[in-house]
Amino acid sequence: MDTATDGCIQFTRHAGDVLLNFNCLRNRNLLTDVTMQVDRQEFHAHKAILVACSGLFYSVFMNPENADLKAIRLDPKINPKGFSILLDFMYTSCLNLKDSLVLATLDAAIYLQMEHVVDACHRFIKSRKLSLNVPTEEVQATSLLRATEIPLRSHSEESDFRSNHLSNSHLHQEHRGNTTNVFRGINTSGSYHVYGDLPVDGVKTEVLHNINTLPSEGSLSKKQCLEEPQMDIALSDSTSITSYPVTSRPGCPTTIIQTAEVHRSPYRQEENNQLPHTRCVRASPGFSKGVICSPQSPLRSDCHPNSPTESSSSRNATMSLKQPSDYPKDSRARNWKKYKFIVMNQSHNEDNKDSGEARSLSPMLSPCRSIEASGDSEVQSDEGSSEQREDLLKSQIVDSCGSISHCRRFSCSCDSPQCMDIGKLSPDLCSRDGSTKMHLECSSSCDNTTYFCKACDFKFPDDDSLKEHMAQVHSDKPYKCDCCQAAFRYKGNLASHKTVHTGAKPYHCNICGAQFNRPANLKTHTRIHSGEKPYKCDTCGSRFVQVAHLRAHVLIHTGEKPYPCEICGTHFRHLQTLKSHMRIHTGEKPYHCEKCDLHFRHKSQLRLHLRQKHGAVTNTKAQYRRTPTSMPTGLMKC
DNA sequence: GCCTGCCCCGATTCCTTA
DNA sequence: TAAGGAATCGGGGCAGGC
Repeated sequence: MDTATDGCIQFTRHAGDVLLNFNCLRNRNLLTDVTMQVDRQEFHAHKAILVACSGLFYSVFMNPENADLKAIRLDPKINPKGFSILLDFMYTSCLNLKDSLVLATLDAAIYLQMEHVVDACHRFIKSRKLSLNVPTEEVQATSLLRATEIPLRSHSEESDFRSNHLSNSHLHQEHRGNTTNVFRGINTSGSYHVYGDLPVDGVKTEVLHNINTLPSEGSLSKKQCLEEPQMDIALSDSTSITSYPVTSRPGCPTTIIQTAEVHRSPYRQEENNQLPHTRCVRASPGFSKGVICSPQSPLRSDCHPNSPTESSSSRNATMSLKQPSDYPKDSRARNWKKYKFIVMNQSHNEDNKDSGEARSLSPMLSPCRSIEASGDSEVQSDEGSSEQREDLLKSQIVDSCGSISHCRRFSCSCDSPQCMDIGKLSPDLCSRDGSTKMHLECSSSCDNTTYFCKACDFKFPDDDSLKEHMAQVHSDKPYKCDCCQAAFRYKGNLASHKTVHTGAKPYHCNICGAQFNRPANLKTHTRIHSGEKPYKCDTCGSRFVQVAHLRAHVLIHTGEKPYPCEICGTHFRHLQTLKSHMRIHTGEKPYHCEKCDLHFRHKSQLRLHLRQKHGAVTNTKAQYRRTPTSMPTGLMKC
């Protein structure tokens, strides 16, 4: 967490995690809702991400007429590799620029109206001392000149243009050079960067912007307007085609002109059509672009996202694509990995084999399949260690352990190639049913009608018999209490357990006389007297006797409140706070003053009441210990 | 014996309401 | 503004897992 102001808690990791999640979904072609063809390559993506990152896609997909658009073809002049870099950037926040592809990337970025990427490409080019054919200042001057010459088009005119585009070809000419859609919806704090007409080596500058749908049969038909700076959009049913003027691209006979209102989508301009058309054109020193700003430029409003902006650190960082393995590996990250594994993991085999199957299969509904497939899947390659994998596996089992059948498959240690790998991890994972170390049914390669103990090879007719055998002969918890039959895996736990049924507390504090049933607890206790606080908060320097206290403390800095109230949705940082809060919903007031027959929901309330009304000195726990009942019928002592 | 999670306590602060 | 309610957070102890 970076800030916590006025109750707004910002989780800095959240956005990254969400994006990472989206990228995983994209890589597995899950929930992608649009297919883009660039040249001969197809890319799957989520419209939401595209809209959030690209002004061009914003213009396309925010059009209600394109609500069902599922496949589009981009300008074939766009380099697929450059587009791929941009698509990766959308999903990773990392722009992987290469000398050999930077121009292609720049071209694609301009085409997609990703201004900050264009900016980054320019800096990259400058840093690598790559030269452009035309001095940028010259380009800028040309752009600015055009900008001042191009009249503004009202929203209604644009609407008319769009609606009549197909039938009124002259409007194409009218729009020639008018890039009213350029950077629409992209705003960077009220200023606009104009990347005008930079002839790029290796990129043909002929204006040809096509976005066509992919015909359902898979063969691509292309609609082209060779002269007009426009893109064509054909809906998938090929019955409705809408065209838009598009952004200027290298070589386009147009440049960019923007006013205050063009921050917005053309489909929202009616909300803001009273906004005065103010325009300020000025040169941007030291860079090959013009800056057109509007003093009344609204902030990015409505639902339109900000154009992805580099972080300050990224500007100084090496431009390299950050891999998932680079993400933090702290405990919280491990939790995230568990989630990611459970929810999203599917083997790349599935990806490779049949994407349709991957779509149809829900990982959550097929935990066994997910786990089995994980042997060579993302978790292993991406997350790496077997420890992490085991953690994930454990969490999977814990989550699904309500059904033993889930656990059986994970516990299977047969030689089947499908489950052999998992079988190595299975022991001890499922102690609830005592079925670990059993050779149980697994997927198709095993005989799921036979139950036999792998430890002694005894066969049993059913699962219950096998479990009974395991409990009696091969129990994972061989240490049993003579009094209550409680079983423990470790001898020490049994010993501790016995001290609790006997009540024996043989370990005494030499200072205060406190008694404990374990030396470890006594050791922790002695820190109170010694003042030893070995656990330090790295953020504020506070020190704690117990690490658990430190963990609870750091939540203050991270802003995390992991305990939500399922009734009202309020989140709390501490479980105890949630429990106290729940009394509001249950009506429970367990703290009772017998003298005045008042009930209190919180102990501190009773304590304060006792002090103020009865003059009680309540400095011992026994005086106001909570009643065991949950309803306000407690027997609190005043 | 250590680690860890959980439970609970108690002082304090913050918020709401009359 | 005072009173009451609610939330915060440091702290101590217990007990299972390893």
